[in-house]
Amino acid sequence: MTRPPLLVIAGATATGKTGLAIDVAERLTGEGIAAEVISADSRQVYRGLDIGTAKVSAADQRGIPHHGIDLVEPDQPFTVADFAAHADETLGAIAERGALAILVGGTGLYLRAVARGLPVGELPSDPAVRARLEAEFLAVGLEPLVERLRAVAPQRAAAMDTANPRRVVRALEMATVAGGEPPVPDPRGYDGPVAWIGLEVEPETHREWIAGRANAQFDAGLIEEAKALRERWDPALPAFSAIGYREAWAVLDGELTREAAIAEDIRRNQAFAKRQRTWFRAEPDIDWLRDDPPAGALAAARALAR
RNA sequence: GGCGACGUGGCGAAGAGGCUUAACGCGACGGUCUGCAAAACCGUUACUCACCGGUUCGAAUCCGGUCGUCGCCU
Repeated sequence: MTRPPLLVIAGATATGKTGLAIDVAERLTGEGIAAEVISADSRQVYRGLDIGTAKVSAADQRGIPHHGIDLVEPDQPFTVADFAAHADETLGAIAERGALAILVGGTGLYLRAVARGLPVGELPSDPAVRARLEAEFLAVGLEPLVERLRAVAPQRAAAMDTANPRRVVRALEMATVAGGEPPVPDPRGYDGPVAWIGLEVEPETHREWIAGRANAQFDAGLIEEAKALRERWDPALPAFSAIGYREAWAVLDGELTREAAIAEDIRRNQAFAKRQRTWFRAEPDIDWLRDDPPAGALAAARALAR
């Protein structure tokens, strides 16, 4: 078997996933079962975005090997395909070490891509074509692109959300590169034992946690971190769509008071959590740990390691 | 007690006689998702404009009264 046992920990933002993963890994290690953590978070892959993405500090990692973090500079494009490739490689190495892998994160697509084996890297792609299509969208609008997609890839056009520019551009990119209707490959699945567990928090409590974390991030120097990042990188980079940076810059520019920025940060996180809940709700096989998460997670991990 | 302003959905806020069986923003709720996913996108959310009466073919929009809020004055 080339893939190690995989424990997937899903859940919305600020729900305690990271801490739980490390606790489980530590306990397991204590029982003689090595475990490593792979973060599945689309913003923690960027170096330098530490406070704002609530990235685990080296100290908090407590000696448990961590992956999926600090993979690229903020100006480097990074997509699910890149994440899947990295996870694949990492999983291979973990298997060789005979350890268990814990995949934790709030980026549902990343979780799904690796734990269900979405052949995301096999899809046709060409950055140049994409760039051209994006420019065209900006110049001409969405309609012409949708028309073209309907002509070139009618099935895809009928199945997708044609009101979403990003999706239309990507579909057209695939159709252009593939020279017609590209086949949509089925998920390959995960080549090894997998268990999905999920963390859920009562709405009011969750709100408090989100608010508490936002305040803590600003107290910990989010504004300074954002300032340093902006001095070095283009603020328009996708990496900086991570919640908190825009708000921190607004404080720096005198557009928002620190208090208002925190409120906005909380608001965005709340909305984000909502989307995550929707995504995970549709994900089958998640064992939502409501009573005693640590115990449930540990039990699931032990069962996998057996 | 007098004078003035105001009273539109959970909040903010348009509308100032027919184009409104009431914009928009936020929130809330539901949803989409196979290369930007902390992103992008979609849907639902006031049979009703404080209340009562009147004018008018027609009123959230005009008039009168009542209640309420705020401000100023005594």
